Amino acid sequence: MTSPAPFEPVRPVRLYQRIIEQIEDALASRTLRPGQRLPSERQLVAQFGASRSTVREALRVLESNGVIRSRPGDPNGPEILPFSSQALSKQLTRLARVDGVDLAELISFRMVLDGSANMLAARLRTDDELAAIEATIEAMRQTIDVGYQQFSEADVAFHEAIARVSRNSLIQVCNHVVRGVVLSLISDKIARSRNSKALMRESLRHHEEVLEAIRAGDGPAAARISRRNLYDYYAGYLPKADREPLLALLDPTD
Amino acid sequence: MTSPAPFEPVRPVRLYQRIIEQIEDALASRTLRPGQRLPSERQLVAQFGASRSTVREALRVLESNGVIRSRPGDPNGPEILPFSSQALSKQLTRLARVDGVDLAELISFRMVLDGSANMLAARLRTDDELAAIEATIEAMRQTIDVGYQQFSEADVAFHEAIARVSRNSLIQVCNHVVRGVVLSLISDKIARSRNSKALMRESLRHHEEVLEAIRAGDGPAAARISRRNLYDYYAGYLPKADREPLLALLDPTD
DNA sequence: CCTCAGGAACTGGTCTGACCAGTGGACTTC
DNA sequence: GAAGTCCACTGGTCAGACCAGTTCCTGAGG
Repeated sequence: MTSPAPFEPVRPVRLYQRIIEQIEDALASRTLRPGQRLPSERQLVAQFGASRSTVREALRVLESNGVIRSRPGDPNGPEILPFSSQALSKQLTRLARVDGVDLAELISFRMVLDGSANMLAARLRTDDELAAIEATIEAMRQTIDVGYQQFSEADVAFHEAIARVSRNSLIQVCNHVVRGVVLSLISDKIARSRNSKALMRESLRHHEEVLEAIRAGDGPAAARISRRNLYDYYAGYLPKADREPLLALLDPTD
Repeated sequence: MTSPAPFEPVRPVRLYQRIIEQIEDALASRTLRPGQRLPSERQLVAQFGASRSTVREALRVLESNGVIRSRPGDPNGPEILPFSSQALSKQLTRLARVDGVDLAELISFRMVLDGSANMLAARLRTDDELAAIEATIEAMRQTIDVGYQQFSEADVAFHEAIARVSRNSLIQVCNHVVRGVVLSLISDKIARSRNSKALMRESLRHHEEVLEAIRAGDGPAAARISRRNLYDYYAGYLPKADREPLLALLDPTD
């Protein structure tokens, strides 16, 4: 039962890795906080006792991870950034684009996240929050004659309002990220067809159904309806064989 | 309603960014594939017309993102890696550890993910897969007298089996990552108390309940039970005020 | 007093060239 | 054919230089 050879390969510790670790540790222990500045590269060279190349390699990694941002000419040094979903988004996008997580999984994931967000929203909402959500629906209704771009923006605002009410920023971030990835994957197919008013009207109706469930405080209904809507909206982009796992997220009492 | 200024700040394009883009594009277009090798750094210098420092900074970023791996002395050059969830996991961990997503949100997220995974598993499982899940439960039963460490390993195996059956690697990855983060956050409080056999037995009973629902193919029940179990398991670590949003994921018909 | 041009004194981005400790393969030697 | 040596090459690190750009101080001119 115990693992036969729990040995890990001993990889050589590289200097720039050590520098990254030290900076990340300082962040985790709140010694460094977002908004603060790191010393300039040349100062870091002195502090770490490494060459500038090495320090720079560490900084580039941190920058690509969204931890800091360097700007040329800024005498204050690299800025420590607050978390943004950008880095997370980048990884998820890469996962989808380069490594072939298929569209069905992404949509399935969205159905899970969005459904849960709506259930939480239905059960946790205050009257003020309900009003805020209704306002975004009204915005959708008004932009339906303006154009797809504007309609889509109002759509995003709706989902963001829901996510806020659901009191869970993780669901919010993941849902937002996955939504972006899905859209980028089907953007070529979506471009022309989505401009039709009929489809926008259908989308609006879907959103109104969810709103109704949220207004009624009926969590399971909100989850069920939103999942069904997502399925209706996206299933057309999937080959039939890929739809089965999605169907498992729909229907019966849940 | 239209966005007032949809302009993005023009950031200077850095050379190493261009190199990263070129390599990532080659990956996305399948010109480069996992398992293949990149030219050596000095060859890349010639191909890109940039200095070695610049090329190296690009390679370090790619390496930190889990795209490639460089080994000193390897005459074949950097290796292009298949996707691993490591990079994604890193970002989620950072989100949680450094940027103060609180424990309640993490647990809530786990309830959502685990519940959904169990629902999918209940509905999609084959008989073989059911047998595999039953085997991990049997392993838990046998390790309960051995020690917490072994029991915990069997526990992980159970959840991994479920995730596999759910046919969704995204849920799998996220759930696994979040589980790790949660455990690391409460590890100080968990250390002593969890060693008790009574608690392990309770955990085993919880898992058996979920298994029963999966065996019966009852998706909603599997989701409901697993969420309830997670709540029972973790709520004790939360202040009472933080439990309310979690309760919204439980109870009635859902 | 305020304004504004000029100029240090920095910043990060890039380049060159060098050295080192390893690796792997070819080449010699037995 | 096997064993040992050697060399070309790898990535990791270093030192030093230059450039374009920012910030800020300073001093001249209003």
